[in-house]
Amino acid sequence: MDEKGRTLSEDEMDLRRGPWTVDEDLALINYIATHGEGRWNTLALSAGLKRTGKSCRLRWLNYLRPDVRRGNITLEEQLLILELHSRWGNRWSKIAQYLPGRTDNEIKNYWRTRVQKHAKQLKCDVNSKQFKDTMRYLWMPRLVERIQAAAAATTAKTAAANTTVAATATNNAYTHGNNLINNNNFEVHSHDHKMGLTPSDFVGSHVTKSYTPENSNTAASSSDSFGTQVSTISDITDYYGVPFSGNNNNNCADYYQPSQVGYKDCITSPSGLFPQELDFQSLEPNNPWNMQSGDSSDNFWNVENMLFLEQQLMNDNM
DNA sequence: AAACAAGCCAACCGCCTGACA
DNA sequence: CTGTCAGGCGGTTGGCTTGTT
Repeated sequence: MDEKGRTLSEDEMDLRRGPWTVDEDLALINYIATHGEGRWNTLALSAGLKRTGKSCRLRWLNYLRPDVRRGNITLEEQLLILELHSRWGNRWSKIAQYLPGRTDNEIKNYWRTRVQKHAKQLKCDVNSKQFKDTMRYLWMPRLVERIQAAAAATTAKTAAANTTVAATATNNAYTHGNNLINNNNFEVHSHDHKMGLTPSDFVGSHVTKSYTPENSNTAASSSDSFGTQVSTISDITDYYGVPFSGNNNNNCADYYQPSQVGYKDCITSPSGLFPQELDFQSLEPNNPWNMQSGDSSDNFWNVENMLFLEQQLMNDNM
């Protein structure tokens, strides 16, 4: 009996909570590789996991799925998040559809930890017109500038030394967003079809290459389904392709620890440009609006694609 | 070196919706 | 029509990591 007098089933009493262990992850991965996703409560039982179906679903979608991209949010992704959020607000899952491999949870965390922080530092509400204007007329143009600069640098570099296979794959997958249709790995709402732009337009395909820090921003070609490509995994490193250090308290959080490059480094604010009474430089001693150290080497979309997206979104509103 | 604060993110919670009996 | 269930969503929190004093 619980405190409310309900009779708990044995399963309810045994349910585990908190961080997932390696063994649990392996059980979930292997079960889904064999039987596929869906029917999460049944799946949890059948896989021998003492977790709720919800918990299994969340773990799979946000962490274990082979196409989950981890690591830094790129400048292009930041720009896209700002743009889409300005349109749709906190529709995280909808926004996530346009960021291949990113989860709604990750985008939500990015928004809350980075964007809202800046709103706070500017002493305005994140939903205020003032802050939205800051984003649209200051932050986003700066991001575009940075993206252009990075793209130019990349082009020069590429011309000098032939691109690697990975770079080629990335370009093929992402730089022709409006033309590229491969296996659709996303649910697409009718609303999205209306504007002639679907999430799959920006997605190479199922990304099945194991995640490593080195390939974190490259898409890999893949087979059609998870089930056909994964045999039973007994070692988590087989799945992630990186050593598992196992020295973490929660025993699962460091399959891969993304580098902690601060996103604050990717945001800039030239003093004197903002028309309102906002003194960016005085707000932050270390001037986190300075983008100089931002890492933008991994361009998922070039500027033309971004402008295309902008155009499509404008059409959507007409 | 220790204590504290802030940043960050995985995981949980409650609510909502749609499918189905 | 109603109840149940599964799945999805956005908000919130707990705890680990990192930075600062």
